[in-house]
Amino acid sequence: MALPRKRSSGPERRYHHGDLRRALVDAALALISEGELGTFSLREVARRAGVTPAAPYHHFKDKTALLAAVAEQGFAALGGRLEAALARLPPTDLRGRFAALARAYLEFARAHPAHYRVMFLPELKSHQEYRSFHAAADRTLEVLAKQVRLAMPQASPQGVMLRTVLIWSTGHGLASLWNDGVLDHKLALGNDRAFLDATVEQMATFASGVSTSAKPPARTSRRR
Amino acid sequence: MALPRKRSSGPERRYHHGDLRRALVDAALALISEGELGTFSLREVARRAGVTPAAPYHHFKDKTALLAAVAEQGFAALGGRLEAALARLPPTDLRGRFAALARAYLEFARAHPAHYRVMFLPELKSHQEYRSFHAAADRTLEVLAKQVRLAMPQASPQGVMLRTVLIWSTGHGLASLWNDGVLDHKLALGNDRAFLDATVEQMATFASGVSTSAKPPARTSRRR
DNA sequence: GGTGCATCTGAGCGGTGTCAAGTTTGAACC
DNA sequence: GGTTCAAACTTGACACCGCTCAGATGCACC
Repeated sequence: MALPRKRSSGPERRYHHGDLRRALVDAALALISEGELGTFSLREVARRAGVTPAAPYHHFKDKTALLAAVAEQGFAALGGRLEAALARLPPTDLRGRFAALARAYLEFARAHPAHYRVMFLPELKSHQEYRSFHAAADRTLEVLAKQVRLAMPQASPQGVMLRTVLIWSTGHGLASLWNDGVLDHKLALGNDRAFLDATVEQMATFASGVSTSAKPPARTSRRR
Repeated sequence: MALPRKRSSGPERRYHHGDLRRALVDAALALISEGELGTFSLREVARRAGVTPAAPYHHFKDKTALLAAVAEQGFAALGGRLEAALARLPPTDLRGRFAALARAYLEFARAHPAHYRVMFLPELKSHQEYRSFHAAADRTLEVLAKQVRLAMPQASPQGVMLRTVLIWSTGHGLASLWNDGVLDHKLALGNDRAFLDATVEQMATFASGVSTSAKPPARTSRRR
């Protein structure tokens, strides 16, 4: 190399990076958030971190391991959004709380489609490795589970779990279909907002319990 | 190569393959069904079809285009399963019909996880290309939409569409989470069957309409 | 029998994930 | 302060990938 070390200013560009691990995750996050998953490559991440393609392997076993870290961060962020959405609502308003959760969840997924997708990569299946990733996912799901528990006070743990998974499925399915463009030609252009409102409404009704809701069920048919 | 043309028996291995397009789709399907999506490569598909890596490009613009064909076939197959599941049930038993749809859908997704995943690849977003793929997907969704229409006779088209998408989301989300192993450690080992039964039950209740179902809502808590 | 044209091959470009071996570095110990 | 050593990073390479393009091939039609 002509210029052996570009140490123009500050402590950057040492041989030992300092905190390459964090830098890699950050670069990966940035790269993912600006394109789709297809354009994501370990080499490009290394390039952005100003480092050789082989360097990441001292911090991550794998490309997948790096993605697991990114996914973990995603679940942490999502969990934060969900908690924040609940914080503004009285504990008694269960229906409102479910609506807020649904809205926050969908908005997150819509705002960060590629990041959201990474959070559900099938490569992260293995529960042995990626423990902390799975822990983060569980923590996030627990935010929802807690509300479900409140809504079904006399249900068994299995009942709560089942209900929680189903609600989550609805949100996840909706987010996925939406992000994957499957719904694009089913929504009139520009009324994404209306669609979000309507789905949040329905999800809240579903989630807050069949019994608690006294609203007329034919509501959707009268919606414009 | 030592042996220039292995023409041992039958009309196989001509220079002009005959129906390479179909052979490629079949090989891709086989390759996908035996591994995960990560191991899928166009070159391997070509190898299995007994053809040079460049050959597929005369039949498919792209690797994505081949996957679109595979995905289209997946939606066709799924649609067939759904129709078959309905055929055995009287038109009046709406709840039973939704249950049958849910069961057939989930069983298909569970039986062919990789193929199912291909059907929702984000690369297939573009509605311009891959028209016939999107048409197949729409046809399959229509099987569900028809039932929803019957269940909500006085609802507007938007209302029906919204409800349809929500039900579909629940099924798709559940299938995805399940296939991606996110639920693995939430289900006691071996009771997949029970979980399937319970979710099908709940989905049918949700889908068949808030009003039609007279079952006690606390049912899940008494299950075990 | 000759010819046109879709089909397939061969060779190759740039990019990727991953690894083994060597080099640089900070820190811990005497 | 000098030595030692393990961790952090680089170099160089391998095998594979998607994709392109010039040319060989052989079916269908005249």
